[in-house]
Amino acid sequence: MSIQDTPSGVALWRQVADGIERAIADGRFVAGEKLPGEIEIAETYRVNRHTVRRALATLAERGLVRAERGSGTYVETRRLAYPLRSRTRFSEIVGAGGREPRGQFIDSTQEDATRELARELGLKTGAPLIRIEAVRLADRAPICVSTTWLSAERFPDAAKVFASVRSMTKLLAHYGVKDFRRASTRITAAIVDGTDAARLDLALGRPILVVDSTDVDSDGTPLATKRSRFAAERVEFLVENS
Amino acid sequence: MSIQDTPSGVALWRQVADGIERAIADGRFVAGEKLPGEIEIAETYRVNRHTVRRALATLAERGLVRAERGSGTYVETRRLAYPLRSRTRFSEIVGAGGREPRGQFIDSTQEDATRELARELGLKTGAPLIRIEAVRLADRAPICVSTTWLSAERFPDAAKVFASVRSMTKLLAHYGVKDFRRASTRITAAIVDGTDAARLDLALGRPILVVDSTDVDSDGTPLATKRSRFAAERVEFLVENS
DNA sequence: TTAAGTTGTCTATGATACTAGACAACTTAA
DNA sequence: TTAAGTTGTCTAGTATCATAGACAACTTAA
Repeated sequence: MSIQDTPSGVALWRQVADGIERAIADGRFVAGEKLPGEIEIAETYRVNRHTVRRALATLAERGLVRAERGSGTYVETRRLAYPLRSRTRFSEIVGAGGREPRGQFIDSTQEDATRELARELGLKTGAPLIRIEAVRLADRAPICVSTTWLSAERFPDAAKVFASVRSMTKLLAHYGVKDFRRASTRITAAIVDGTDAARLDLALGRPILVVDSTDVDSDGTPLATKRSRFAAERVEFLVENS
Repeated sequence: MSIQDTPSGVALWRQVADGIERAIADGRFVAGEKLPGEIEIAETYRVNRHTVRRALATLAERGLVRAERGSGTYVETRRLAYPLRSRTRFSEIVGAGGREPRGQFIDSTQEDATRELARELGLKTGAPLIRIEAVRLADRAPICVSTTWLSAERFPDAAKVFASVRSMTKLLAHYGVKDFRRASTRITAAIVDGTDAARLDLALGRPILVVDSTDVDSDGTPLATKRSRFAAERVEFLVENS
């Protein structure tokens, strides 16, 4: 016993957990920031590393921090407020919260349009489509993974372009689309599958928000349709009642 | 674990101790009042009796409660304010604090006056004296043990009278003394000896306030002289600066 | 004097907390 | 590719926490 030699009746790991939580609440650690390593924390509290791990485990369980193996433990961001408007951009929403938006390209394939996809995009069934898988993050926290379909004829090499700009807004701008808006949005919920769980750094069995949406240009011409899966515990959708 | 099944990091004995301390602070137990028995406390907190004892031990160490073997555990009174005036009566001081004054006769002997005692009482050295040992309490808490010497000639059978009235004021009244006042007061401090420790229910090594005083009647004639030993942790003397 | 009720002390057992060390698995930057 | 630094997992030993039961020592009231 190092902090107090007279037994206080409060477990060491609890004192450490409270200390870290207080540090976060006081802003000594900003959301998304990396905490000191477990060894360093153990030294500052003069306590065993396992005791620190116990403390961090409880904080992680409560969603205050998130451990990434090999990298570090990060202050979990509060739930991202995601307003559902016709002209919202992911980067703007994240930036408005004082966090840094990031995009990660996963992979892309070419495939033929099903009847549903064709209807959404105003194409004929069987038309060639480019399918792009991507993850979007706020700071270090994965927010959503999305599958986007675009017309392969109108946006040739779209996959290559996206891989470099990692932003749908920039991709469209690359093809001369100066403005676009959300035409339709459908929201459901589901349980994450194994693939998305890995991409979202989410535990199996956790809920996700599934959003099907289509973007159109100023003339109303469909540009892209996509299905996004949001980690429900990291985001909350705001519906504007105007 | 009964209070919480998810480990809270706070020991059960600590939770019980906090609960009891809060009950005292909220006035659910008044100073001097007897707490429920250890078994009953254990049942209300759904905890083992030994756990309750651990909790009570810490409270006792801090002076909030006091255990009396065979009797019970009592809420320790705050320090008794003891104004040092020429006309103070123990019963009045204690009663002013909303507590019940008590007196316990211990024993008495007859002995000859030493030079010091004779001088204090205005008698000749070797004059017969009655020596009375008594304890005075506020509610259940022993406040002081005192040794009183009176002239055996002026107060015959004083011991027997005191044993029945258990009050110096009433004893003097029994002999026709309607009024008296404090003539002199000397205060020192010491460490309690074994005999007084037992009488004051005080741990060995604890400090006591030693007060030598002499009472005189309205004519200035010495009536009694005594040496009182106060449990320092239960009393504080107030000196009036008038 | 007796009986009931109280606190004090002892032994014993299992669960939890804490420390210690080692190594695996992974990430990051050089 | 390598090396350093990170989190994850395992074993092991010691101390504290909590429970359980029994009995002693003492007080109080009948």
